[in-house]
Amino acid sequence: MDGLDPANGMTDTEAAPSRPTIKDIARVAGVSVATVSRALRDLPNVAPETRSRVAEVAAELQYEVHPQASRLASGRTWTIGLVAPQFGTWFPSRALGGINSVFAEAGYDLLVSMMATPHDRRQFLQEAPSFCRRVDGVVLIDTFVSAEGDAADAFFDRPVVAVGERLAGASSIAIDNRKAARRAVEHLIGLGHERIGLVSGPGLADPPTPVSDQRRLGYSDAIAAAGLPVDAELTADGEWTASGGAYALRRLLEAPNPPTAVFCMSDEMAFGALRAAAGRGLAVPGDLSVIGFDDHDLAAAMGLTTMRQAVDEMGVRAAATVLALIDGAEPVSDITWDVPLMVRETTGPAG
Amino acid sequence: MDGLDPANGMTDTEAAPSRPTIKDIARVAGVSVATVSRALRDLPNVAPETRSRVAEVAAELQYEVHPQASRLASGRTWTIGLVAPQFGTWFPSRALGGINSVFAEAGYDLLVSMMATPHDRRQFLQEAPSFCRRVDGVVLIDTFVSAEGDAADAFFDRPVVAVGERLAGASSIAIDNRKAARRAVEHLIGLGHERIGLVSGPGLADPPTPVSDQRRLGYSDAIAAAGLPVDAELTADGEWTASGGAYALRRLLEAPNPPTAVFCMSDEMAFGALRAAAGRGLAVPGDLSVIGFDDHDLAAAMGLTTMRQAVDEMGVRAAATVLALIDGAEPVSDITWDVPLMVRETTGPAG
DNA sequence: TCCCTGTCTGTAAACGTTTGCATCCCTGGG
DNA sequence: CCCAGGGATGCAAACGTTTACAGACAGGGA
Repeated sequence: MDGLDPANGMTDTEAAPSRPTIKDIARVAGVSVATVSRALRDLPNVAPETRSRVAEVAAELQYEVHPQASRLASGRTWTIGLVAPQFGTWFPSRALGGINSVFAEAGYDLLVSMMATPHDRRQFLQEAPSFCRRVDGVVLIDTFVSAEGDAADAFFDRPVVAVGERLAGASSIAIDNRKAARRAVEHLIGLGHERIGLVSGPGLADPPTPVSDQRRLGYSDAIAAAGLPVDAELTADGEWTASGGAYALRRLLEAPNPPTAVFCMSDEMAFGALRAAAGRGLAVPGDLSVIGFDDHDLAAAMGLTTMRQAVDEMGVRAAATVLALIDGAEPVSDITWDVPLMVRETTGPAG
Repeated sequence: MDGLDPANGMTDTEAAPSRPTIKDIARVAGVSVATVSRALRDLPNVAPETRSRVAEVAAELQYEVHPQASRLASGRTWTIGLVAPQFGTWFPSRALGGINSVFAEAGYDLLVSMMATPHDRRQFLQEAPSFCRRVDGVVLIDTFVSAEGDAADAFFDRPVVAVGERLAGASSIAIDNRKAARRAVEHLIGLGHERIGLVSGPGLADPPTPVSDQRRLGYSDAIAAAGLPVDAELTADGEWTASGGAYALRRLLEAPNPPTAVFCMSDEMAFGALRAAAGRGLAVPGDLSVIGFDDHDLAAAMGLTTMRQAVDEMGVRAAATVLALIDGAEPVSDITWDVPLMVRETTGPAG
């Protein structure tokens, strides 16, 4: 029943039943390997009947192309490299979904690599040339590789697209953090709040977080434009986590004249803040309005008002862009994604 | 300054400045390619001075091995395939971290593949032979490939390790869902609760969810062992999400004789339940105790009592196991991971 | 009839490694 | 002094494709 046996019967050495190659197909179908290769890849200049015979034989022998051989000969790896600090957090793991769907559809494999610490980042960049040999293109998520002082194309010998960050030497898909933060705060101002707190991510960090800086600026923009007083007591830093948010909000509430509303730089921080507020006996939004940033998976279920960062869409766009670049398209200018305000139940009029 | 030029000077065709190969190193170092190959890979039978000279030349020419060529010749891909339904959810994205760290350390690439829908799963399994040719081993997360009726090794031609699920034909790293669920409910019983609700994941689904079934059984075990009455009104299904949990809890609270405590099959469901309880004006744990399952990243910050599933550790173990299998180790029997109870603030004595 | 064009096919040379086998040389024991 | 043994090296054949080039053949226009 094994379609290979009659063909191999010619050789008297009883070889192990290895997987069929195009050579086997060529022999059985009575054509040359070149024709088989062309037929299987739907290249032109193959007679229709030859093409179908080859296809038949290939199916019969259960032929599968040998990826390594094909890649060596053609120089294409059919693989995209995806790099992120880690995938346990919301942004990258969510982006992964959109990115993967596009590449899977296009027949590309997805090679992931993580660089959690600054040390990892340096090491990764050191090995970037080696990494590049394994991929046809690169997608960078929140990597801040430019922190090492060079443009992205100094490290990568391949088309590069960054998502979530602006990167010199690469096309990027990102949001305008400053503008979006400003809109968030304006929402609170529009509700009549005058003492608005900022629950901020870390300001100075390695990797550097321009994201945090930009959102801080957006906050200030809104406060200044509304003519509200600037008050250092209205800002508190914390880690980019729920407990970081809880910690920061508690600090804010200790002030003699605490805020009636807070803008949290991420939904995770907002969740922590919400809990800290409940712990202090504050009603939300009665005593305190809270707005987040991201539209985390849990945000809707928690009723959290937030700025929506459509990360899966951005991932899809990034993937499509890198594919286009591989196919020789001109690098596109940076793309700015829209960040709609999602009004839910944690913000209300100033009491 | 380019170390290649003097060597290439022999040929009069001015070739494009392509990357150096071991041939170039061999020429410059004055040895054969075989020796270069052996020296660079630290194989035995290379004279120390030869080895160091080769290393020097390689560094000077900035040589990088060509992965495709190496893989073709050696038959090893140095790549591990990682398959999960998706990476946007807590379990797989979290596992990815642990898995990646092990493989990165061992010099393996990580190829990820998603199969979100039952249709995807069938398609993936159809292409499994092709997938296998690209990897040396496979890690499966929550894939339930055995839903297609065959053991895992019927699909995969490579060492396979499953994490989070038991799988015929594969080593697996998983928890005892039934026992862990029972312990969760026993915790509530120990606090004096007698009407204990179950916020359950979907019972019948494609992919099938033995996880849900097992946790349901664990719930029943505990109820029965304590001699508490079984009451169909104390169970409600929902999606594996926060809103699913909120929905299920609301259903439970509508009963004439509502529970004083609930076991939620996942932390995400528990978060939703917590919010639904707050919406009904119930104090937690005063009026209602809530216990979850997973120890989600947000659980600690939310003060949620839960059963801890150490998914990153399980990932690490799975990765190590697949590496061992590749190196020829005997398949290990299924490993059961411990699930400690994390008592926090959402459970308390029955009122 | 002849030539030209275009389609189909085959030959063989890459692609850049790894590795089995042969060779050479050197050392030490008999 | 001879020979066995082993370490160091080189030669060349894989590995399984892709692809440049050349040849064969058919059809159509002059």
